[in-house]
Amino acid sequence: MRTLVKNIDGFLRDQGIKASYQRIRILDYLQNSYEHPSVSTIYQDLHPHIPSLSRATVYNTLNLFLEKKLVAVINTEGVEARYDIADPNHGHFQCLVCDTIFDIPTEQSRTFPAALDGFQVTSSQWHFKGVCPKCLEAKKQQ
Amino acid sequence: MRTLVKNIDGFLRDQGIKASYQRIRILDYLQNSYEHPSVSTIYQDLHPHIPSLSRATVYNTLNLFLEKKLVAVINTEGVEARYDIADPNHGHFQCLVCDTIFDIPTEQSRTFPAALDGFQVTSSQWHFKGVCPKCLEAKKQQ
DNA sequence: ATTCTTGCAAATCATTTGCACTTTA
DNA sequence: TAAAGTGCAAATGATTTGCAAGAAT
Repeated sequence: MRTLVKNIDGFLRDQGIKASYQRIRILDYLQNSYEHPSVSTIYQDLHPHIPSLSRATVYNTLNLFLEKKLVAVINTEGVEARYDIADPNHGHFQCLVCDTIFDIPTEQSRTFPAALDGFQVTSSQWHFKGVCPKCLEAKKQQ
Repeated sequence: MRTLVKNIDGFLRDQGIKASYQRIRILDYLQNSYEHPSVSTIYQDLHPHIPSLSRATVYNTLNLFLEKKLVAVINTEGVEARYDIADPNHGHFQCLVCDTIFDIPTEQSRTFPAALDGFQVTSSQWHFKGVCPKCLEAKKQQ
């Protein structure tokens, strides 16, 4: 995706997902978030606006979206899983200082290593770790 | 690495790590394991031979090895972390059926995407998921 | 003797589950 | 109204922590 869906309600229905209020709000949140949020983040941001929302629902919804391939989990350094609107054409850089995850476009559609002959590859992730420019700068100031 | 260290005792000392019996056995285990073991696996395999061994020690030791960059965590589908003798020159394929993790040599030393200019990259991982040849074959038999 | 490591049990934290209640189609 | 989704609280499971006992230099 990353092309914003305007009619989330209809979009979910097309995916064979019942369009509950919570699901619509969570997908909407994911669409407008560039922060690769964790469950806690989603819950904290949405809970004030949807007081009845429970963590379990956020987990349920994300697991459903995962199954339907609307979102992807990013394998991270750290305990909590982070989620991303599904899009195979980018990698991720995780800053070990501020924990921000950046999208990294990987220009050429990369060809898989020859060693993968005979494997059925359903997804691939390129993941980088290190220090982001902002934190590098901050470190220099000290 | 992946070039086996014969003198683990001295090797650990060179890294500034006190060579306790448990640490030696755990590093030895990792060196001779091609299964990208989890903490449970390591514990289960080693405990019969070292009855006093505790899970906490396995965690402690792995965290120490991580700090010293002797091992790397593989970000996986699934709950438990999986460990690997540190070696930046390969990626991983995780079979979603049997949960085996395969080393995938990535021939060319890949150049990083241009989008990473200004970032300090300390590690990169290329991670694939799907179905391994053996499980594909098994599926066909049905 | 001092310092570091171990092992146990308890604590913590992310995620899942069971079940009664509510919403959606 | 039937079927599916939600919310709560309790359960689970991985990992961490505090601390007393043990090992290494």
